[in-house]
Amino acid sequence: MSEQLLELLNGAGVRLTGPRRELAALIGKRGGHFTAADLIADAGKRRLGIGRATVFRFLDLLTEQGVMEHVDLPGGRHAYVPCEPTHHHHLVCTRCGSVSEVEDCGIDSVTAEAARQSGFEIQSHRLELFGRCPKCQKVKR
Amino acid sequence: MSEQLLELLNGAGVRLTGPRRELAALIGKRGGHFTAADLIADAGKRRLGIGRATVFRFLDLLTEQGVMEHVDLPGGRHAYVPCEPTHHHHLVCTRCGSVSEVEDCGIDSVTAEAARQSGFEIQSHRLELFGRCPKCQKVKR
DNA sequence: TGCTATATGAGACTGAGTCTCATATGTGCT
DNA sequence: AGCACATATGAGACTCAGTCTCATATAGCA
Repeated sequence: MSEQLLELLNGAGVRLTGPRRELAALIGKRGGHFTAADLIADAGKRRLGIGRATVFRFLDLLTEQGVMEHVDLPGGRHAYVPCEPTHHHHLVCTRCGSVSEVEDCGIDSVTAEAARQSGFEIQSHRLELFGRCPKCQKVKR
Repeated sequence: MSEQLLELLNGAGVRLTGPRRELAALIGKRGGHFTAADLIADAGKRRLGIGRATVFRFLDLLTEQGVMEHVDLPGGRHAYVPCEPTHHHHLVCTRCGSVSEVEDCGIDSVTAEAARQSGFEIQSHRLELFGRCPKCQKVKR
């Protein structure tokens, strides 16, 4: 994971600096989604001396490259989710917070219908789905 | 608009206080979407002496009643949008910021497909569409 | 009119993210 | 390998949105 990240960044004409390598590794280790505060805490724990600004800059960088997304969880919390740089949507488990990706599956007809109704020219959309992941469905409420 | 708001609140077992009447009037005047800061500034301009906390509490109240929604605009900005308390989605103009509502139009098949792909049990979703409203389409870039 | 649950204002506080600027360091070139 | 310089970094101040606390005020009922 972190190798892929670094490779991608290298290809994008971005410098592979120490802090970026370390952050890529930390993100790789986390696997799932996390908040900026989590990542900053991770870096802090290891006394890597990485500044907040650097963390946010790195997250922005990944977002620009399309391998990171900023998702709003229900309840107003924010999380960063590493993901494939293709068009897709997120499925967020409201119990454990895990995030899955689903491929585009017919939403174009929905946006087309919305455009027809409203007269808008639609440029982009954001769809987030909330529910319970297979694991959490097995847990009794 | 503001009368409807007040009536609704009254029906919900909520006190109709002075600050709430004033805020309802300000929201009615704005018509479209606005940020919390806008509303606080409006109240401040008139020296109504309404505190920040009261504004946020009122917005929460309206959100609970389903007549207000919190939308994330592209670019990370947040806005509050007065709306009908029925299921719908927002269309946000990325140029002028105006917001339209579209009724549910076939997204259930999308969520069903996503559920099938992922095994999630989907409870809710959020769809936001971004583009150019009819007015702004006429303006050359 | 009086009582009491509910709402309010002021301002401190939090969390997330941005900005600035002096310093450090990858990277391409030789 | 060594250099030059564009790019990245760290520290911390700052902003913005929203929350919390608590003493005080008030709507709405009896």
